Amino acid sequence: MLEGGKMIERMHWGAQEQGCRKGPWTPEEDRLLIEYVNFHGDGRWSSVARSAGLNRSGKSCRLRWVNYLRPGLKRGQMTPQEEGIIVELHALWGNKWSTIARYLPGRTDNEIKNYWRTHFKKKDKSSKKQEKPKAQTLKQQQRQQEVQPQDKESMKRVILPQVASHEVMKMTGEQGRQEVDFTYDSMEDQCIPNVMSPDAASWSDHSAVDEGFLWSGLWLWDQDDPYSRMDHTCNYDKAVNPISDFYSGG
DNA sequence: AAGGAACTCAACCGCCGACAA
DNA sequence: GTTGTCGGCGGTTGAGTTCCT
Repeated sequence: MLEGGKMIERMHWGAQEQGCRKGPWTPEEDRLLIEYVNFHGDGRWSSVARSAGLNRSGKSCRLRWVNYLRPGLKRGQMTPQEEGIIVELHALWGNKWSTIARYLPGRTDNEIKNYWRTHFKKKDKSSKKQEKPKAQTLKQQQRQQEVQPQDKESMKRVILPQVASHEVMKMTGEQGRQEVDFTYDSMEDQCIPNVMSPDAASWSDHSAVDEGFLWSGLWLWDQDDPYSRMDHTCNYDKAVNPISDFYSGG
């Protein structure tokens, strides 16, 4: 299978990649890709590569779009809240970066992966080694501690809506964001987003707790970000239930 | 100021699963 | 059932940048 698999791999991606450009994307390539995707939509990456006049592999196009060009991507520092979510979900799932990324609108799996490697692996390493840290490392750690939430309550508020029922999956957020709940339609295996006012006491209305569906989760959903909204609609078509996945060994 | 170490992040690679022919 | 194609995922790399001595 290894040979066969690799052969197939080489044939389909490799055939495209023959003579394909590699390395950093130029603004011109970005422009071509954006124009093409805006007009035709994403998917069918091999044909995107061909039709858009890009001398790139389909894979490369997909990656560039997903990780960099896609609208709605957040740039810049991870917030303490996001960091908390990453920690929480990584504890649950391990290196399931794409799954974790679904809970962080505007962040890509690649970004989260990189973030984890640089911030948490490093911490892990230094805590294991206990060697006399260099001044640089110390400073870095201090910086990291600065972003750690001082207020555990606020952290809790953000990270752990501890319990959701099988009917409702909570999305909760802070100023400028919108509280949203998802009604889980077990017949359709879908989550349907409902918008509610932040003070809605109706959260507690959904108290029918089914242990099999208990899970902690958080979405920060930027109101101003139509794409992230769309993204959620897509992602939660097949909603992931961390706890049930966890218990089912998935 | 210079050199080297450490860090960041975009991009690539290899593998796997889904799906269609 | 087999084969080929494609999309997606996680791991890794390496160039550029920042920081420290």
